[in-house]
This record gives sequence, C-alpha cells and structure tokens, in this order.
Amino acid sequence: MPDLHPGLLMSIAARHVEMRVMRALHEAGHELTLAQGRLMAGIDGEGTRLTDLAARAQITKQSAGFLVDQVERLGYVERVPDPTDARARLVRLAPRGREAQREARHVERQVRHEWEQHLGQERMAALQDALTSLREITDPWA
Amino acid sequence: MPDLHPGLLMSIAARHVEMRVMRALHEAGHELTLAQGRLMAGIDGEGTRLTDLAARAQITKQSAGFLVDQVERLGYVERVPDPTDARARLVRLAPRGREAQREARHVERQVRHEWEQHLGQERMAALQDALTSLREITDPWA
DNA sequence: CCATTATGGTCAGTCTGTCTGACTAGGTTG
DNA sequence: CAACCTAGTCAGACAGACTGACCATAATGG
Repeated sequence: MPDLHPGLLMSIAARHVEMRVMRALHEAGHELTLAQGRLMAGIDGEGTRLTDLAARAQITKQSAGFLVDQVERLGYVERVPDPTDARARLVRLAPRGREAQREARHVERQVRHEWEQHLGQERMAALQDALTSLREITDPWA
Repeated sequence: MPDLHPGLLMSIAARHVEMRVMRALHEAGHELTLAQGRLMAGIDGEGTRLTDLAARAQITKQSAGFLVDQVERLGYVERVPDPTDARARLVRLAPRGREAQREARHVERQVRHEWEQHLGQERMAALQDALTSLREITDPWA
C-alpha cells in the first residue's frame, strides 16, 4: 500500500473534526449548517466586519451577507454599528452564539485529546509542528 | 499566539493542494469543477460502480449520478456494463480522463516535494506517519 | 422455486451556498 | 471639493447537494 497523499489524509481528518463539531452542535439543539459554522468561527470577541468575515472564510461578501442574515434570524449573532465607520457594521456573537462557540470548542479539545491519546504526545507535537510550519507556504491568507 | 487546532491547519493545507490541482487542470485546458474532480479521484483502473463512487466521495448516489453525467458528456469517463451484475454499470476513465489524472498526480507530486523542501525530510516523514496513523480513527470509510 | 428483501441506479423536486454584476452610502485623499 | 476607494446590499444565476419515490435485477430463506 503506497502512501496516500498527505493532502488527502488531511482532508479526511479535517472533515472528521468538522463532522464531530456539527454533530455535537446539532445534539445540543443548535441548527447550524457547516457554512454557517465556518462563518461564525471567524467572528472575534469585539465583533467583525462582514468584509473581514468573508475574507477569512474565503467567500464573497455577498455569500457572507447571506449567511449572516440566516444566523442573525436564528439568534446566533447581531449586527451593531461600527463606531469607527458609519458604513460598516460589526457582526457580534449573541448569547446563543457564544453558547454554540463554547460547545464547539469543547468538542475540538476533546478531539485533540483523542488524537493525542492515539498518537502519543511526541508524535502529536510533531504533527502540530509540521502543520504550523506548512501553513507558511499554504495559507493564502497569512 | 496559541496553537491553532490541527484540524483547522489541515483544512488550510488540504485546500491549498486542491486549489493547486484545480488550477493546473484548468491551465491544461480541462474544465473540471472541484466536485467533479473529487468524484473522479475515486475511479480505479478497472472502473467503479456509481454507488461506490458515491460512498468514497461521501455524497448520495443521486449526486454522484449527476456529476458522472456531466463528466461523461465532457468525455472524461464512460459507463460500461458491469459483467458481473446486470443492474450495475462501471464508470471508467476515458482517455481524456486519464490525461487529467496524470496532470493531477503530477501536481500532487510537486506539492509533496515543495512540502518536503520546506519541512525537511525528517519532519515530512513524521507528518506522513502521524496523518496515516490518525486515519485509523478519523476515516469513516476504512 | 418462488416470495421477500436487498442492491444498483434513475427520476422528480427542493434547498443551500456560492458566484458575478450593478448599485448606494459613506470615507479618504490629492 | 472632485475623484476615488470601501462597506455593504440587491438581483439574478447556477452548481451541487439532499430526500423520497420508483424500477430492475440479485440474493436469500421458507
């Protein structure tokens, strides 16, 4: 059996994480889709502009606006005026959104722990190191 | 700067590979979409059943059928009867499909090489090792 | 040996997420 | 202050995914 391409192996594992997070959110009563989740993952504490959210998720601002409309209607985020720019508004997590975020982070920690159990500390550290380094040449956004 | 979650880092790198492959295919005159490419990646030498393709790409057989229709019309694959089961047909790469496959594999080798240059042989081997091991607990299809 | 169930695939209809292009309102700058 | 830039929306299109219903063929167990 020849080595599968690392990119493919990464897709498998990354997909697994997403699936675990989405499933947990669903079980906790949240009705978020993957696209909505990816978008919300880009919101930081003080709130984030639509344009920045779009860039982080690598989608157009139209798509981002569409998704923000949805999660706003569901009560996960709110749009507040940006005090520093009258054109802009900040998308901020509402209480329900922070709940979902907590849940997501919990599952992520759990997965990380499972991986460390499986690989052992040393290999896990090597993985984290290699991935972090690889980001320098693969992240279009950094 | 705290460590980003390995799953997220994997998404970034995996996406980079896909982007590189799609761009190269496009430059070589192939008009394949990402979804079509992912589907075709699941076709093996003797041909593969629609149902298996769907399972490998983790989509429904209806979606897979839709995509096969498209790439068949574009001349990348052909459907031939399955000699062992009259209900089934095998989806097989046509010459144009094999060309695209060669191109894709070429880019994948190139990316692998770039990564090895960046990480060094040892860290690259560690990465491959960790990812392969991780597959045991993250691949729903193995 | 046939009735039942399982499997491979299609048809019909729907929905989500994405895009491009055109536009408005509000900043920024020479 | 004129010209340009930037944040966001509106309108329209389309790809790709889903569910549910269905048909044809295989496989299985009384």
